[in-house]
Amino acid sequence: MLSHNAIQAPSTRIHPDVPVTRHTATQLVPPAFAPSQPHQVILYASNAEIYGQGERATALYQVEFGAVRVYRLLSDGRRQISAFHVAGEVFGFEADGHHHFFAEAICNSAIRIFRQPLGADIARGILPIALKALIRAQEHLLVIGRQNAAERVAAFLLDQLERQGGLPQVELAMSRTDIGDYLGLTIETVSRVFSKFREKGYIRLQGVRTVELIKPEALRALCV
Amino acid sequence: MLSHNAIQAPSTRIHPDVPVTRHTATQLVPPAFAPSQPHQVILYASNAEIYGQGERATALYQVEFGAVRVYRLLSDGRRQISAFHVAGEVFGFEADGHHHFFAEAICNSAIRIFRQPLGADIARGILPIALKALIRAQEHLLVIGRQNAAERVAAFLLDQLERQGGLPQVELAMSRTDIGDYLGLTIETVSRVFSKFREKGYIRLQGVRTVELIKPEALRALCV
DNA sequence: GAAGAAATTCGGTTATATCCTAAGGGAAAC
DNA sequence: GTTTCCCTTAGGATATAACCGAATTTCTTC
Repeated sequence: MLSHNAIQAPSTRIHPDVPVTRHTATQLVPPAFAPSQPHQVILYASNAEIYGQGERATALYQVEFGAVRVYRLLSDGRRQISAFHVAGEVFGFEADGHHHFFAEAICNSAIRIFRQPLGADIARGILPIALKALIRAQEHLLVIGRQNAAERVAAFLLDQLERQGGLPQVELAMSRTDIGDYLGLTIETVSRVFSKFREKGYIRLQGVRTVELIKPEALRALCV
Repeated sequence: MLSHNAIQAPSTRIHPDVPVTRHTATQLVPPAFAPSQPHQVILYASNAEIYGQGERATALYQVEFGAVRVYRLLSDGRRQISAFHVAGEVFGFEADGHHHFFAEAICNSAIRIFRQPLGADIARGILPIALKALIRAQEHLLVIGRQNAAERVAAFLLDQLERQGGLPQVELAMSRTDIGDYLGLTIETVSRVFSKFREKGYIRLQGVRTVELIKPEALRALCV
């Protein structure tokens, strides 16, 4: 009964059991470039579900463009986003053939889906990606387990900066609610920290979704 | 400046650069059962460091007996334990050849060390283990990101119960400080929740490290 | 461009967990 | 058996972020 931004349920879910119609999306690209490795790119509308907790996990996913949130829910609607994924990143790993999380498109997104079973050579290629995801998750544990609100938001902004190649102009694909649910904070707290950083001259806000990091070193000093 | 249980540094570290002498341990078992796959079992004393953040990662580790904590530190000493490992479990995965975390023996422990490079077949065997670790970490994010103190401790106790095969008598290898740093709480809060669970009849404490889960279903109802 | 809806920001109050201090208990050392 | 030290428990004050309500801004839709 602590933290919130309560959310009823995966909202845009339509047909949980039928992958083909599970999304409000249209096919974009011919399904396969090689017969032996059938994979297709599917468009997902904003907030469309890509997969849901409990479903059988039969594929891997790669973001072509757009952004994805992977999250888990408590029964009362509390949500924890464990990761965001942007263009190029692979997600959807599962250990036992079932999804333990939900995945949704944050904005209109194209997702490439790999359905072939994992041979040894493919496993070798996937392992480093999975290990990187593991390290990211464990580092995120430090952020939400031991850092205060300002430190968490600073870490988040720096992470976004890094992912967008270092240009100080950072485009946020996600809402304040998403950021809060990623950082284990409420939207009010996230908003307050943004305002505080603005007042201190660390960032400049051009619209709600565009953040210019003026003093990244100040943010970096915060969360070391 | 929020949460604590501050710890200066990996305390028992002796020779950071010399793996063989890095621990206060003695060799236990002949180094290899197969010449092509040299691996050895090393004894670590309680609180001895197994590896440290920044060191080159050249091996995988498996707990023979005892228990291990894997953690990360902030510069002011705040610590987040990302995982505990008990007999049979494998840890020490790294993505880029360097350790991003510290690993220490919680109690006197024996660790089997695998040094051979990862071939495709081995990668395939390791992948499911890494994926399981990834899911654990992401599920733990939900616990410390969105659950309150009582829910966190309940989740921890149930996790320990499951790991020890379901016998209601749970032996805790770790101190209250370790539990706090795993759950993102202070030791006072952990202790208070233990007391509250005892008063409610959920658990019985036989000594500090032995917890009998009398009503696991009550704990389960707490953290769903 | 106007109206409506949604998302974000702001202000004030409250609750939870930290912080600080101190007492109690067990294990190890003498 | 006694002492010492460390871990744990306990109590009370404080602070941080949640909670609640509302104003403002932004985005959609017409």
